[in-house]
Amino acid sequence: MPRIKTCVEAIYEGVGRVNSRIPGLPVSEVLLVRLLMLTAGALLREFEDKLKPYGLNDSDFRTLMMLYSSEDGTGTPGELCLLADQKPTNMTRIANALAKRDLISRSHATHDRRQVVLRITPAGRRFVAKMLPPMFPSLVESFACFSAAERKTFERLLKKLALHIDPLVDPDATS
Amino acid sequence: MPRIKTCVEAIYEGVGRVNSRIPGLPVSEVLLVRLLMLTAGALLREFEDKLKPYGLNDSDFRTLMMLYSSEDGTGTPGELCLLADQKPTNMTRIANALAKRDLISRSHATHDRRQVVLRITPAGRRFVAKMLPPMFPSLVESFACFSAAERKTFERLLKKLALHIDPLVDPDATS
DNA sequence: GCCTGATATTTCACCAGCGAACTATTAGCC
DNA sequence: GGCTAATAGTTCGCTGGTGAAATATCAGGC
Repeated sequence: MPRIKTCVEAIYEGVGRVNSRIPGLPVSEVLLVRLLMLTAGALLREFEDKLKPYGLNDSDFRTLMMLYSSEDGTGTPGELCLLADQKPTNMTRIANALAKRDLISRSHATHDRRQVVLRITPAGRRFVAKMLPPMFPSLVESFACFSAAERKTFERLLKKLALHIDPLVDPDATS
Repeated sequence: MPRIKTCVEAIYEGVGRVNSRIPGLPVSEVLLVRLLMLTAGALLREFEDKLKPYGLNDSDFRTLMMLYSSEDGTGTPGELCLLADQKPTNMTRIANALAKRDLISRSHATHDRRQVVLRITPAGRRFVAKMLPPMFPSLVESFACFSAAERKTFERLLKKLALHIDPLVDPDATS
């Protein structure tokens, strides 16, 4: 009994009926935004199921990966908030969780003692190197329905959309 | 200082560096899934900002809209869970919240007394008719970067992806 | 009619994430 | 040097969402 298919059908039918009652509904946009959120939510759940055995959620994982992939393996909470799309409050919790498992270390910056420097530990690097490869197959499978061309197109459109809504979300932005 | 742009760049750079350390990384898939989640998250935040003045979050809103757009304005919690992609636990909370504001009513089904029937009230219909149109412009603006053709393509690919991952998310599904 | 198992919903205890307020430090200005 | 404003992190209290257990009802075999 497929969950997502039911939702997709409900979205299309619902939008159709709403449109007949409230003219002016931007049908195309509603469909896009609902499909986008539904799909992203499903992929997130699937991914976090895979992460669960390692005791991580997606935010923790993203933060760890940002440190793993940074030039020198370090970053301040503020930087990581920008890179991993997090709020400072949550970054504190994430850093606590990762530090408690010795995947990262905490220290103070010398030039600005307000800043905290998070650094991925050797154990953290080993952890990433070990847990990452097993996640590849299901990720590949998720997008197996796309041809190479479709993948490229989808990526291009997603990127375009992401950059377009950027200033809309944060109104006082000066690109 | 754009948030999303920074994230997009971080994703591309991060994936590049991770790939040079852990060969075999499915680069294309990682980019797609990260862009998808990032974009959906941004759109969700933007949308919930618009909903906040009405005292709703997206889950409440989706549930209310499913009742609004249903044939007879009714539905059971179980049905709504399927249609609105929610867990039963949360649907109880949503129904409580909507019922407290008299946007929906609760009653028992006669043929199966286990079931609860939720029904959108006249006040609920008026509420939807009033709060929906003001949300159209920003939704249209969000997708204004797409041509009609791009919109169609994006919708087609999203739908294809959503239906493809459906059985993957829920393994014991029998389409 | 009664027992067994399945189904619909709710309750409970918990986790993740958020805004607002707080602390510590820095930078600018006189 | 000392006052003010800005910045980096953290703490706190709250909301939204979840899994597991509890409750109530139904369906089937006997």
